[in-house]
Amino acid sequence: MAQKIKLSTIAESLGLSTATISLALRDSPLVASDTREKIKEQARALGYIYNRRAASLRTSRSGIIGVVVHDIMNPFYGEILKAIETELDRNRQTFILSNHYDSVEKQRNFIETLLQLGGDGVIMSPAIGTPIEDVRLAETNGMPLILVARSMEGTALPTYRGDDSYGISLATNHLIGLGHKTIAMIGGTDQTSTGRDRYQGYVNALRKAGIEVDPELRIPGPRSMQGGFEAAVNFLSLPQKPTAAVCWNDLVAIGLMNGIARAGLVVGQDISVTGYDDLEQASISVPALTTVSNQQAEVGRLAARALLDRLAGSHEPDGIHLIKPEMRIRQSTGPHRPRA
Amino acid sequence: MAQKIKLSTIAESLGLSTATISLALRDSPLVASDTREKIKEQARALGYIYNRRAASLRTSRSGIIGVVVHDIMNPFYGEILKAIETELDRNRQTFILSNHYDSVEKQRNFIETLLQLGGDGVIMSPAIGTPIEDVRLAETNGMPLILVARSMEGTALPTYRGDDSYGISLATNHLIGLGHKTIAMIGGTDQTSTGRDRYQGYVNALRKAGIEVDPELRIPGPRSMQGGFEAAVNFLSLPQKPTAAVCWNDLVAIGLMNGIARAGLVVGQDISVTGYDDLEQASISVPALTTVSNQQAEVGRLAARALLDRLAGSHEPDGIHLIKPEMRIRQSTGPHRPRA
DNA sequence: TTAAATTATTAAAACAATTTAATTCCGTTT
DNA sequence: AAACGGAATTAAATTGTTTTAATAATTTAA
Repeated sequence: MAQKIKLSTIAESLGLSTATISLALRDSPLVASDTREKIKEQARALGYIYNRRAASLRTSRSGIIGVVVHDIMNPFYGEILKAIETELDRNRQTFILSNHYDSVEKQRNFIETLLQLGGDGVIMSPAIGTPIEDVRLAETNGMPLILVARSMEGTALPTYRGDDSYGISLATNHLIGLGHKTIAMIGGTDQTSTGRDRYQGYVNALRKAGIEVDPELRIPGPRSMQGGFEAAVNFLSLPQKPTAAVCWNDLVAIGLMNGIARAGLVVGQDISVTGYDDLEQASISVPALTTVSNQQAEVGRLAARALLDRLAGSHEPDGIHLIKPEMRIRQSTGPHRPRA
Repeated sequence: MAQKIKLSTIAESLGLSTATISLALRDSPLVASDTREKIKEQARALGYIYNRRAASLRTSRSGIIGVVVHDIMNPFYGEILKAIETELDRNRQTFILSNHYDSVEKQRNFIETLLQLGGDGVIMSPAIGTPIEDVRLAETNGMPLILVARSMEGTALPTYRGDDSYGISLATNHLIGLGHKTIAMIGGTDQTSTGRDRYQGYVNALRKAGIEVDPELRIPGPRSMQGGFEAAVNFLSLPQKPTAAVCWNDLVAIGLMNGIARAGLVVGQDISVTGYDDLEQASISVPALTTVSNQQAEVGRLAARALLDRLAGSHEPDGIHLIKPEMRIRQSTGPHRPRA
């Protein structure tokens, strides 16, 4: 491997100084345009590669943005990430991605690594139990932070997420409108802000319709397809014989539908099921899933925009920005029929 | 925000030199152990953050490893990535992730960015049509490269992937063994090495069983659930009336099963379907999917190991390492029954 | 007590860019 | 011919760490 090409290599080969080369490559008006072209041409010819770490050592801007979420394999986050990726790409920022799997420690490691690399900012969906110090760590070191999909109590950080309470109440109202009275809520946790909001939306909708809330109809569990699948047994054997289920998300709903189908019941007739998120898969499941679009693309886009704006100096007010979800009615829900 | 804490800040506060501080924090035996402890304590107290770009400017090691695949939202890659993540984490490497969506340009941008950041190595699943120059770009700049999941003709790069030809022949043989004679192959492309290998495995198995290969039974298409779902219409209206389908992967298979179910036929009885990959979802689909485990976790782990070994100086021989897939028989396949 | 050996610390030179203030080189103007 | 002004270029300082060779301090051996 030939020796590294750096500014000084180009400078020597053209009989100029490194200052000129640097200025020229950065399109500074200080250098004459024909010199600039000559320099750019030579840089190309020699296969020059810009050394970002040297540059950022001087400028203290790295062009790196960190993104950390619970699990990138979860399509809900996947869709948010895709939107973030698009927005950051467009502004030629490099992004470093990580899962925290709700481990506060893994999340802190990530923040530390990012600080070491001189990251310009972070977008995160905070792990359950994230201590304020970890957020401060980023802030006191000059790394702005935006929250996405989940919020954190006790901070005024800019946050972008769906209006979960409203969204779940949409789904619950839809079922109530179809005549269902015994409606379970399947999957998820009550340990996150999202969890509490979703449960609240469910409770509110029932109360408003004059239906008593039965805590036994709340079956928490993993937010995965597997989780929904396994919840089916419990769900079907509840003494209250629910005729409908509001699921934490589409994955749980699809898992639950599969579990119900395995038990020989027909979703959309015997049992109504709603999802949440409106993943791509929701429209092609069997039966097609009635769900709530959480506007992932919009949430991700806004979060990325907010960070970019902040880096550019403009300071939109902090606080929680709720994106309004929308109902998507398909075949997994139908009019109430009493269970045998 | 207080001014930045750097080595010299600590040095001054303790009346030592930056050399000693650096050595101590790096656990060098050159510095006395009580001094070392004092220094570490002070670093902690002051909230010192190690500046990796300054360090790597000097050492030319960044601890950054790039990983680029077609689409991280595809669970097949997701499972590979998870294995890579685990292995790299364990060796405290930071990894930068990107999709290329089979855009050669996006992939090259990624390689360039990584070079600019001083990346130590790349693991990639090359985009369709990747030119050798792009690979050379990495190599001539001293950034070793490992291929995963897909190979590239005309290079001797270390490659880790499943034995696709063998894997598909397993699935095809399974169907032949159940008495099926008209077997379609659904989804995917013939433009990648993987694609050609998989088709070859299918052809080989049929030939060996003395079944004529009918090119009309090959329905290429997107490698997604949506793709499988949409292929169902074509599949069901083929004049040859196939009774079984070998699918490109589990996503296509699940999509196809959903499409077939929508048409009122029963998968596992009227039509047999096999998948490929053995994703988590395969075991909980309805019916549970007969598929071939592509050993994603193993593939990812080996690829990461190979890169780490290379970075550590040991040089395992180049070339393609094929990981043997395994059959997983479930309910989506059953004995042949002629179609009405 | 001194020389030699060992241990602990540090000076200073990299690493590759950016950037400000200074300098050089022109052509104009007086 | 000298003075001036503007444009193009550059010298040199700066960024924060690593590392080698040198120095200082301490212990051991003679």
